[in-house]
Amino acid sequence: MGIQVVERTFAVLDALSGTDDEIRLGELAVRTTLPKSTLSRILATLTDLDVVARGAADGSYRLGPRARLLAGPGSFEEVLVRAARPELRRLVADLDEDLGLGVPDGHHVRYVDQVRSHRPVRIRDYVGERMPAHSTAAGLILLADLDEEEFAAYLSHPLDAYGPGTPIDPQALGAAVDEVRNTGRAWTFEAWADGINGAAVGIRSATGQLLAVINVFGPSYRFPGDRDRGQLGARLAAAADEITHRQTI
Amino acid sequence: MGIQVVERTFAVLDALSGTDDEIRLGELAVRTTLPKSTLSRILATLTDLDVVARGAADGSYRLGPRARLLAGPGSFEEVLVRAARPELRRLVADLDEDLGLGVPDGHHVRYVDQVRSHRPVRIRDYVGERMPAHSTAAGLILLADLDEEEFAAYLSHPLDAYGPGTPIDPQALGAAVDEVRNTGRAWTFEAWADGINGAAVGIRSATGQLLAVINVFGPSYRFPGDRDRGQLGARLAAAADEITHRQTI
DNA sequence: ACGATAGTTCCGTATTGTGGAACAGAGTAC
DNA sequence: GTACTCTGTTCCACAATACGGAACTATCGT
Repeated sequence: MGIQVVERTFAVLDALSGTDDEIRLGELAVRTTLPKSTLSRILATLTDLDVVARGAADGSYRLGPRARLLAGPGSFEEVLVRAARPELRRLVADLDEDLGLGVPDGHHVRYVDQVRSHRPVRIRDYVGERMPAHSTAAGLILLADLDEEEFAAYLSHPLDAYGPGTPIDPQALGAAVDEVRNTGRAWTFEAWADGINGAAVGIRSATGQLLAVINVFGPSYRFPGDRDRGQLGARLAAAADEITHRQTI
Repeated sequence: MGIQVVERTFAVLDALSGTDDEIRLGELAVRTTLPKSTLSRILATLTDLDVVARGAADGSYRLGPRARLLAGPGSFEEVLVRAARPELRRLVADLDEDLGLGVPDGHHVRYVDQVRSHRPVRIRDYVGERMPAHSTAAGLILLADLDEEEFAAYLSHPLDAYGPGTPIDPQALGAAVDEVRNTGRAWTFEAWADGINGAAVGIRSATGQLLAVINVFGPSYRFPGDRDRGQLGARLAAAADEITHRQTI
């Protein structure tokens, strides 16, 4: 496809990102499936370039200062929020319900923006908070994006209940995730809290990578209410596509 | 030296960073001194990986979402750096020594900004790096903020030496931390490296939570030199208070 | 229609990156 | 003290990947 060693380099950087922990070379070899000699050579080059830094322990690595410099003006989330906001506002105007913008954060979903409807009965502000993936609609989208091994790792942790509708049975969660994989949409009914339902779709890059999630929430007595779920899902997907389009052109 | 095409790849990414503008291939060829066919191939791979994105005009490129994902979520830090920078610059102008802005990062302190004095003899760039708390002045501020249990947990790890003055004896470290608790200031003498001394104070939110640390460092032969430590500490504390005030948390 | 310029693709070549083997160092068990 | 295991690093013969100039395509100005 492209330049092999450049693809490998970013696979290594991916393995190092998403955590501030130091990762040992052997663990990186497992995560990237590269021979240790190959990995050692790539890491040596990246260390010389300050993209990667040696950790405190021998043979351990982490992202270096130059990786951060690549982020440029504004964090990823600020750029995402700026790109998504206009479309999220239109969506709120259409649906007249609150919605949040979530990003993956380990086994959690973290909300980086929230757009409010004009309704007097609202969902409180969740920006900055992280919820376990199985407890929100946005989180189900993230879980559906995991491969089998990653999903099994998620299931190895206890599935705590957060609301009466939280899927705490691994098989129930697996079924819910399968449905998300099939339909591209996630629905929750009092999974996070009493009286709150949710719907979500993923926002992807032009090459299909999951970047963020649109999550609509509302009180159970009116959301989704008698709305046509197919139409609602299609509207969310259209908004997500529009955000994808805006980001990569 | 390292892997040629990896070095070239980061030269390309450097040429694209620092701006939201789209840059044409010909201009990138000039900036990187690479042949256009080589450049085109590297850019094609980076575009496939979402590290780079095609611009609106043919043949123009800009950093893509994945470059930003490498930087990780850092919006708190960027807000902090923006808020602190003017006051840190004034402080550097007053003291004529380099200083860093550190944040807690597990049992480490991570430097998120560095402001340079005009001195020809300087301390190297530590932005993005994490040091064990007991090895820097900023870290002693963090340790002083821990409760007894947390501090005992820190002591359960080996206290490695990083410089001739690193407190590696648990009792010596405990005494140093007690002094920080009493005075609100931390002083180190060659704790991190040969020939480097440090002084630090914490930046707190309006409710008293420790957010970050101002850490001045300088070569031992001139810092703190014959400065009055009481006055120096008071100046650092005043700067920290000013930053707290500006944040209006 | 023609020329200039920019960006893309092609393809023969050789230089570069590969990865298994060998090595060095550290930690552990006896 | 010795032997063994494990981890990370270095070496080096070799294969194949990346190279870059040439050729090509598209666009624009005259």
